Amino acid sequence: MLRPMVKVLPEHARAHNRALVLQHLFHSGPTSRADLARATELTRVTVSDLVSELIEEGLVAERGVRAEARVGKPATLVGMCTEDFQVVAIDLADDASFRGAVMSLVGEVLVRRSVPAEGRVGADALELLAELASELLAAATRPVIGVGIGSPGVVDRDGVVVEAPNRAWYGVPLAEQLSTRLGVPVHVANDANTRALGEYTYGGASGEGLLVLIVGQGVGAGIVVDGMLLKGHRDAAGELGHVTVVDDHDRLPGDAEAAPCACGRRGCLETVLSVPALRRRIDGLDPQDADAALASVGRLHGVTLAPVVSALNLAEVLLSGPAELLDGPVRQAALDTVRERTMPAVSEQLSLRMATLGEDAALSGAAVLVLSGQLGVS
Amino acid sequence: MLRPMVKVLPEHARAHNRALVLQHLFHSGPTSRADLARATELTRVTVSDLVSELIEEGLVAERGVRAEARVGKPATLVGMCTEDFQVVAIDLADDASFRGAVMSLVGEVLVRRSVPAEGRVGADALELLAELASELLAAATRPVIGVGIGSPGVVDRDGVVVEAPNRAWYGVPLAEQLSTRLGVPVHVANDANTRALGEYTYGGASGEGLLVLIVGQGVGAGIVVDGMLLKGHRDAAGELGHVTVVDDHDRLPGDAEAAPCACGRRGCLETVLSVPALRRRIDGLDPQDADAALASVGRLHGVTLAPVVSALNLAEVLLSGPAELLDGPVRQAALDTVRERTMPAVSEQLSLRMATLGEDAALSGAAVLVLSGQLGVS
DNA sequence: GTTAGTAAGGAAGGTCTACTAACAAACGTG
DNA sequence: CACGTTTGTTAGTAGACCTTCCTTACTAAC
Repeated sequence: MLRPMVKVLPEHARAHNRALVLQHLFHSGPTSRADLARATELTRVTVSDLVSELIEEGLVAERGVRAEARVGKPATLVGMCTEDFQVVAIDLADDASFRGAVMSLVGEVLVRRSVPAEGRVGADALELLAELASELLAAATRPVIGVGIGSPGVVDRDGVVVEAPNRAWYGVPLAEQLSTRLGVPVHVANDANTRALGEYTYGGASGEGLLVLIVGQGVGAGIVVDGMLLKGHRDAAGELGHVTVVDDHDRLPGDAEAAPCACGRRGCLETVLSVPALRRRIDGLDPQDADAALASVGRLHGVTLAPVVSALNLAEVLLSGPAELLDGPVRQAALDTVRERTMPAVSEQLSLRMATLGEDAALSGAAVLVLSGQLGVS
Repeated sequence: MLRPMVKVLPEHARAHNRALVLQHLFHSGPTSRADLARATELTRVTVSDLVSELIEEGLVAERGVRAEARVGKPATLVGMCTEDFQVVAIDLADDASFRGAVMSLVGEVLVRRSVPAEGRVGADALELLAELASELLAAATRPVIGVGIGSPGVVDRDGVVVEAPNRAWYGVPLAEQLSTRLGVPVHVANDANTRALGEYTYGGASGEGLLVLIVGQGVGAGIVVDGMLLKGHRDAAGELGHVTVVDDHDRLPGDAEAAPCACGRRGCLETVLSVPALRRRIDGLDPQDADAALASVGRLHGVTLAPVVSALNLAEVLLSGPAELLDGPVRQAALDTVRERTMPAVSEQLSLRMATLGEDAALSGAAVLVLSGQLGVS
């Protein structure tokens, strides 16, 4: 709707239908051609044609006949060759080190590698990244479909890092440069968006209104609405970390004033909800006081979340970060606060829970980036 | 991306390209086939084919040769027949009356009709609506492409009014029923979304991150991000009116406690920012005090807006409602507050201004609903 | 006035896509 | 064992866009 800016050719339609078939195989496992036809609403003939194309490319293979005895000719199952290809995923969210992995198409980590960043920035950091990627490519035991990278900062649709202050990258065409150098497709996205993708695909989140809040050194979010990852006007959607949540009358118990933030202002969400801020706040407190302190942070978070949940009519909010800090008073207070501050029609259907993927969410997400970009699967 | 759930056929591609041509003609006026080909990146042959199809349907006509003298064969311009068709638009936002109009395809009101609602609800209200629509259809002087309706409440993709308490409509398939009865296509959407569409198409809003806040009896919003109108999990996106903005320490000057809201809770945005609430607040105050009171409401609004603007990376926020109430301290305070409470990268590019379409925004939007639904133009 | 170059629009033919129709193979069921 | 059912394939058709070539009609330059 609204802006069909580019032409569509029949071959695009075919690519779409091809992705549709692959998508079904990816999520539902081996399926007969006839069942695929029913699922996609294409004809058996068309599905057969698409499948044989996929088989020729080696992405799909026949998996023998279906075991269950039914009336009619037994169906030959076809399934995606998830074992025959691998993906390289890299997570740049951590300031201290670059983490990467060779992953299977079903999201398992096969080889893990990480290198200390040692404060390298600019071209230097890019060199380190390229080396890590090369190493991982070499470590792969199967053909690699592509490299997926979750980077902090603002990343545009073409994989250009518009700005990532931590690495001093400004307008770096990361995807293009690495792709040329490595000889495989490279996909780059914001790390929060990447994690949201991961939760969506491997974490079982519904996707019809999903916000994944990443709590780490800072705070960020990835948002999936109407089945689409939101990018925003300047590709900066989800930047919730620097919304002011603490002001003169909303100070937290024990704080004399709103804490200064790395962004130069005061009272940002990041100053209370980031992992360092949370740890600092409960440091040395007895359990009861710690819980109260965490709950007060949760309330602030809920206040910020309420307008967003209402505006987007979200179904799920996931917290991704250390469970010992988040999955308790913080989460409960946030949920209670959102429920208090939004209309029942919105809040009743809202689920606010911990993300199901743990540490490796970012890697999974980076892998999904590749699957989505190269195969149209997610 | 992410969820290509349905198959795409070559004929869908053609429909898309057809809409592309029409879209260009709608926005840029008469154009030569060759220029259309360059704009759409289709070949001249294909464009010629599409244009001749459109000409046969009477939607497009040749408009003589281009005036300017250039090298080569002079171009024959083709233009959309905006004069030969009309649209019926109806606005149900007002509790007291149903307002409707016959409109041209360029958004001019040609005939205006309104009927008192007289508190009619349920099937009774539907009957009144059908009569109004029939009357307007009869009043049209050209063939009517369709009927567009902006209704309060939650409306789903198929034009079913899921719930509209004011009219006691619950699960009413408005579009389907009226379409059968009137014999023309009917499109229904939430009134706030409709207005957002209107501002987007006729108001010159950019569409890459647009929120239109409707301030009337209540408060609602329509949101366009990444060139798409947000629907939300349960088609309730934009319901900002019932987010709590007033709490214990955020009371407005002069108020003893947060005001009760029609939704049963207290301190909703609607209790301070709706037209009645604003009027009540400044009633009897001298200008200076009134400005201060309005500014304090604007601040509350800004606090609510800041997380939404950040999360969605919005480019434009439009206020639609009485300018004498909104276009002053309210708007200024809201903008200042959003700027204070969001990171510069987000707020610097934000424009918060009054909507350009006035009273008739809802009607224009309803017309766009039809153009968009029937012709793929918006 | 004539010739060359340029641009618009149309006609013919080719390729690609998905569909319908018809069929052979392989299996339960009565 | 004949029959109906389901699967997957083959052959033919309709639609959609493309490339190529042609005519028409104009400007620019000699």
